[in-house]
Amino acid sequence: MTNGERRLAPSPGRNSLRAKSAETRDRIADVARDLFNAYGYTAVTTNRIALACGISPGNLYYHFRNREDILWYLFEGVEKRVQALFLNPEGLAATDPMERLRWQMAGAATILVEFRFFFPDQVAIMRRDERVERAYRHLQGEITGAFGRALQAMTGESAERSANLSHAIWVVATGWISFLLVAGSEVDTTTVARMVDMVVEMVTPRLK
Amino acid sequence: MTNGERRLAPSPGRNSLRAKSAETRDRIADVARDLFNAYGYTAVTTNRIALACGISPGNLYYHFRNREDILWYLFEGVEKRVQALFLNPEGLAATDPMERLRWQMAGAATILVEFRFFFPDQVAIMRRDERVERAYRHLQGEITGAFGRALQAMTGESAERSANLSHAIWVVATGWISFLLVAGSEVDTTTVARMVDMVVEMVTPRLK
DNA sequence: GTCTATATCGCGATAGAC
DNA sequence: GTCTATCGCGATATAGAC
Repeated sequence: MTNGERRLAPSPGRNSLRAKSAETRDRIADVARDLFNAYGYTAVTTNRIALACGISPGNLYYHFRNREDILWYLFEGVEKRVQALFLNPEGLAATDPMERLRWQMAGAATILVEFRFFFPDQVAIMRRDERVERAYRHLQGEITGAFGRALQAMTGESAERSANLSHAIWVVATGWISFLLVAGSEVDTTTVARMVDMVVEMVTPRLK
Repeated sequence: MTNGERRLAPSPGRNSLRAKSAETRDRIADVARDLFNAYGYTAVTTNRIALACGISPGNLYYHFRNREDILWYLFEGVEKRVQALFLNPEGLAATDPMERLRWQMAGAATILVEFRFFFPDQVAIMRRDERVERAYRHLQGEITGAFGRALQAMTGESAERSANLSHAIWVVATGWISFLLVAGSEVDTTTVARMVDMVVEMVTPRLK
């Protein structure tokens, strides 16, 4: 969870009484994430984050070079969690395929809620930050690829059809937040969980 | 296509030699749409639109009150086309259900390409403009509702499952552009057409 | 109907005191 | 590590001449 080795100023040393810098840095990231979730990434300025943190804008810029750096810090955490969920065949191979699918989508739903700001703005975010663009593009390809092969094993369909299904499921999962926001629904664990059923119903009739 | 009764200044009269105002207004809207498609709605400023039109920023504000008004003008056109595609049972009832589905999704693909700026930014756009928020929310509910009933007739499944499928297809269609942009693919008629196959493959195994 | 000029605003980011 | 003060920029929008 703490990928705090990405600091700009020299570390005060791990044996100092309180690693206060890391605390402030993490608090900024947490508050920023909450604001992003509430108002959308593009609408939240560094000034607003600083205000909500109870610190000055100048201080925020001591801890992060800019807003993109805050996002990158958050993104790295998401990336690891998504990969752990979908790129870990040995730890999950034993369980029933549909059980595994359900478990994976439920895990994805949790991440979706926690970082719900990201997905409705994914394209706008990508356009502003090359690091995120590369990393997210890679992640999307990596996950849909692995997921497509798993689906092919489950359905026995062609690689092309399995890829189509994998892509459709990825789009449903990442687009579900937008649908809820457009519909005016709450975005919480209950409403996001509907996505899990939708995906299960997409796969079930195609099992071999 | 021309819903040009939305003017701010008094009309020069329809019997004037050239309705030059409407021409400029439509040219602004066309150029704006192209820029939105190329760079994303939020990234395109009124200054840039004016520059690309070869007119002054002040002149742009003579024809449209602000950028949201340009969007609204474009949105109304999309709305009508989507409704014609999905809320016209009598004109299409005779054809085979799967033929109709394919025809509808192909039509949707055309609209998607033509207004491809809208869907990746739908949430951000909605948050900035109440008119679009209300209209798009209504449109989403209207189309997914009608489409869900059509699917229920085709599959014989429960209303709940049909609604899930309808919502999933809506999310796939509206989210497909984002997927392509994240993947780094071109967004054109060929790549967007893949979405039609994906949707057909979602429905086919569930026909009664 | 179109232009030029400009007012206003707020954001991102930095400098330098403490 | 945190603050205050501020610069520079660019965007929206308006005023008034032509």
